[in-house]
Amino acid sequence: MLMGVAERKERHKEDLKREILDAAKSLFTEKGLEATSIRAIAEKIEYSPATIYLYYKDKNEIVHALHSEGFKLLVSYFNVLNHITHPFERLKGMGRAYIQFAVQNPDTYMLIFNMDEPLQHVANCFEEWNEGDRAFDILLKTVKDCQNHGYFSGFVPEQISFVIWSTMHGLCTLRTTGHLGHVAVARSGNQSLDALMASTFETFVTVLEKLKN
Amino acid sequence: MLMGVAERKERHKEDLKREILDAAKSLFTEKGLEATSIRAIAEKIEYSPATIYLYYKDKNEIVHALHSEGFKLLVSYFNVLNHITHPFERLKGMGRAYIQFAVQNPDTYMLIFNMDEPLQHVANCFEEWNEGDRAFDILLKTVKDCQNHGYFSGFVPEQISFVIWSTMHGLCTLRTTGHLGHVAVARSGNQSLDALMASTFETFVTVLEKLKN
DNA sequence: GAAAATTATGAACAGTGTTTAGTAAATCTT
DNA sequence: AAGATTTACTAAACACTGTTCATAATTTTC
Repeated sequence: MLMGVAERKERHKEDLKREILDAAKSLFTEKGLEATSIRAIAEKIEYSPATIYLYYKDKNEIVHALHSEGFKLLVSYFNVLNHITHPFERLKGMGRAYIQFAVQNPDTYMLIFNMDEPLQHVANCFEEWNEGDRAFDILLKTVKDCQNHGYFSGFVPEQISFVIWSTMHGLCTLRTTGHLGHVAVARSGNQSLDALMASTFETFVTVLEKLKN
Repeated sequence: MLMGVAERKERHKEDLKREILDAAKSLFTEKGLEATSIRAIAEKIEYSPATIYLYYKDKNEIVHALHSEGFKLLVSYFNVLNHITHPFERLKGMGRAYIQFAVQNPDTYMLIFNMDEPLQHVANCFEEWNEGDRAFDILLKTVKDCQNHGYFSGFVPEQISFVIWSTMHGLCTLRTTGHLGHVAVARSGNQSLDALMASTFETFVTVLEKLKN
């Protein structure tokens, strides 16, 4: 077999994997994870359902691939903050980026953080949530930088990091599930959900700022 | 038909609804929500699958019923705190109770707060999350009481409440999904997950206490 | 007892993820 | 170019799922 042919076929194989993933992602975000079938994905890319199993072992493996891509997307939201030198400003930027990611990609957010199906999958192959590990390391490092600038004095950086992560994750999850909207409707006037999230976040930032000196 | 007979049959009907619910709950917590079938529930109570549909319209209605019971259980965790007169102590107690509920009933916790299937169901019949509304009202009232004792001065009570809710919910969700455990393993020595949650919570309480006077 | 009303079910429908045996096509060898 | 071989694909089936409906069994009423 010629070398160029092998490459072309390999490329075609990668293309089809992409097509499957794109179709799956589109259907997942449209109809939800459980509600989209392999048959629907197959129909969208105009192949037989069985063909999909030549490129992905499982439906789980497809979900897993999307999970992986979602994480890379989240990291890309953080990467625009590298130029911010002041650590607390960078921390604030991370919070805003995290919220923005969750608001703009609610399905991906739930897929990454709150779906239990891929979790068992992730529990088996550890490599995956090392990405989550690295993300936490970035947060932890930023918190320590903040401490060098007088913030969070007297606190254990790991614990402050856990509190921050919890608050951001809770806020984003409550928004994505709709609970925040439900409870907020009557209580916070007629400001939009996004405005409510923003003001809640700003309040949290104010709380954190009180820990300075 | 005799009156006593009608009552007996009515009681039997209620009994069977309970049996179905208990079997469903047991299977859900054991195998997960999506992985337990109507047929499995039917087999567990030794009835035909079709019989279940005489007592519950849907699988969704069963989930919904469990959702409702889960909320009542959460409220029962809060009810033991009524005797605490100091509002901030009561607030701390609520946090601890919330954590305890999530740790002791992880499936119910995810069912109530982070499952998207019953959410659409809930979105249609509004009565349900009024329970969530009332829970938030209790939190809001407690926060206001705290403000009357010098806590959270200068803050909007609704926003402080949202921050508190987010933090607690985020912490419990991260724990239940396993993310907290995964990230914590390497980072926080060999203290148990429960200890880690407790210390994170205490750190959060310390942060809130800094907002006093 | 017979008639009426209730309660339970077997069988079927349309859907799911997944596997396998077999076909069609592209490639390599001669 | 022709035949052999590897590759790419698919139709059909399997064992499931939630759900419905005609039918059967049981219980209540008369």
